[in-house]
Amino acid sequence: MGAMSRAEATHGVPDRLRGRASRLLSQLTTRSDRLINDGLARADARKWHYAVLASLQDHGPGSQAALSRRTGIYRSDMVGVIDELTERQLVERAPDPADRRRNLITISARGRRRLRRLDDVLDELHDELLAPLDQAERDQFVTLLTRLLDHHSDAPDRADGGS
Amino acid sequence: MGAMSRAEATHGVPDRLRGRASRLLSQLTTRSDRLINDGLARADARKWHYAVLASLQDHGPGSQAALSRRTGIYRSDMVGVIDELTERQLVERAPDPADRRRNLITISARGRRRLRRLDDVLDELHDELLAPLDQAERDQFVTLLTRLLDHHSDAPDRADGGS
DNA sequence: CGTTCGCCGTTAGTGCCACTAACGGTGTCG
DNA sequence: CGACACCGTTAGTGGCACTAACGGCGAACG
Repeated sequence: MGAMSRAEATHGVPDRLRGRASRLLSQLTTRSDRLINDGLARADARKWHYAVLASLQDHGPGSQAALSRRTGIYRSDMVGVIDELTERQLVERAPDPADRRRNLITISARGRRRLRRLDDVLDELHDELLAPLDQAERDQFVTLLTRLLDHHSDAPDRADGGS
Repeated sequence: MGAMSRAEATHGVPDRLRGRASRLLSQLTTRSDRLINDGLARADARKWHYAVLASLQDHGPGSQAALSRRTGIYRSDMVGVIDELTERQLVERAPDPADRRRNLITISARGRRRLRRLDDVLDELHDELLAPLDQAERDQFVTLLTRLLDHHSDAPDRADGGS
């Protein structure tokens, strides 16, 4: 009981569905992605641009494969992202003299300015995303997400499930 | 404080990225979706099957458009879902005598059995998904997700931002 | 020294999903 | 009757995660 909450927004979505964390995650992420993508598009950027620029700023230059690992963007997709960033002169792509397999990606001054701008944009967007939560709840939310994500990151181990 | 948690899994992902709720959501949802999809695939089902069956069970028969609204599945995609469910004889699709525009979708006995099975499967999968959280935290998590989703559901109104 | 193995960047393509556009068939309202 | 809205359907778009395969290069080993 008491779980009635506001019975208004309920078009007739069964509780079975409404309470499933996986469904809540999917739907919320769809909306979150749209919010963020639209917001970044208005600034002529995409999520991946931010991820790469942030990684370069915080951890220095790196090969495309390294960036791929740092950001979670797939190797195959990284090519295009670097292309776009290069077009906009936010990064530079140069062959690594020390290892001629690699392209060394470096953030430019312009890229740093852009990153600062995108950080502001994202702050605003997240404020909108998390609007209904107070600060303590936002922290709580991020903590829970982080714990879940850590748990499901790679290494499925052979944790349990003897067999 | 204390938010340090295990500093291990950090390959070198910048804090800027790690702490962004939108990113945590995206990544966690990717993993969650994979978990759920794989699990359901093993039972010859998909998320959409469950959504439709649950909606039919809890709210009775309905037109495809109604199901679309109840489940959040797009009208265009609903066709194929009903096709698949019909193939498996989990639902029946019949023209609505009262309104010849409509197809009335009804769940079959077999569909009800299937739904019960899928509920079990999903229970297990969610247990895996939420493994690192205790019951109170799971509830908290679901509550936060629900509040956020409600806030971002449809009707952006003209809340603020005049123009 | 040469062979094997692995990583690197790149291209092409797959599948899922949310979403748009357009169509003909059908009901409703004025 | 005519305008309009809804219904189911088809086709197609774009983003994203992911796979497969390739040639270029480096490192390790015998």
